[in-house]
Amino acid sequence: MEYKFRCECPITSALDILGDKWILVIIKLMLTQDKKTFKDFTESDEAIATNILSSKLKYLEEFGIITKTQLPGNKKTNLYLLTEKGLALTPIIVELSIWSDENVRALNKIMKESPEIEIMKSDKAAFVKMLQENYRSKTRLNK
Amino acid sequence: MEYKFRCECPITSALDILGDKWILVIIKLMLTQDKKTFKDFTESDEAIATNILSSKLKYLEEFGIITKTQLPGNKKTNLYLLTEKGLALTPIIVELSIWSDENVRALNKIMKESPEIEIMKSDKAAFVKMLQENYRSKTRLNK
DNA sequence: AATTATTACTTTTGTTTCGCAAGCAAAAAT
DNA sequence: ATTTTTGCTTGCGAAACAAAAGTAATAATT
Repeated sequence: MEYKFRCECPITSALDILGDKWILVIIKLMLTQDKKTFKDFTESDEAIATNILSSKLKYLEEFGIITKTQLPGNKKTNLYLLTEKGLALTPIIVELSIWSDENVRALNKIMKESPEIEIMKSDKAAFVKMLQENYRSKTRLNK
Repeated sequence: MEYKFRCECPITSALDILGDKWILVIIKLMLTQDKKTFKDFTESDEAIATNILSSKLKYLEEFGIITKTQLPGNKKTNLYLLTEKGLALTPIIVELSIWSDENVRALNKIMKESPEIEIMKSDKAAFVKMLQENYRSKTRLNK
């Protein structure tokens, strides 16, 4: 498969893939809220339109960021799971959360509290690792 | 000014602001390539359309992520500079660079080398701080 | 002072993407 | 056998994107 990038810059190339709000929202939903089926995503607070969600899930699968499987004995329900490549985005999700807590809270009056923010800030690497291990253990158990 | 957010989630709220490729590309150009004028941005490899660039710069200013000033004795050329709120996005830029080096390089054959990647990975926090201090010192000198 | 070049956009236009709402078909549930 | 659910697709209008050309103020040059 041939991918087209805007230029040679690594950061711009990453943004050619990730620079779409729904892409990172979906990853966040999978990583921190254990969403894994199409219905799970459609029922999230974000209210993603079904045509948008469908196309973004295909796109993420195409880039190897998520996989699409089915439950044994259930042909209908698809399970969308983060790959290691997808889990490698955890640090970005964590940094977005920290930035938001410090810079967006004043603008979004209804933004919910983040009790885990102090733990995140004190040891980002540990928090990232914990999220990733948590996710791995949950998706292994579901196999 | 009243901002409209998609929901209460901090991460989704951050993405309501940042989840646009050009937003982060512009910040990257300012932080790592010292771009600060409209012409600087239009001459970047990314080749951002001028109407898009203009509207994104206004938007970043509106959110307090950048400021727009002029050189003394020069009414024409505007200087766009990152605010502290904008500089607080440095960890996200660094994480994008690391993710890209590990996950995108295989897809973008023309992606250029990142000699600084090993330094980034070995001490992210130090690298972030160095980028930020570098930026601050350069923009103070320009005042 | 007059003229030319540059900069920072705006405008026009066509294309693409978004998102709402409804529809569809296969599979699961009853 | 029938109904419900799930995972989408489709149609359509609105919004955003982007190319290309245009504009006006300012700076530079003559």
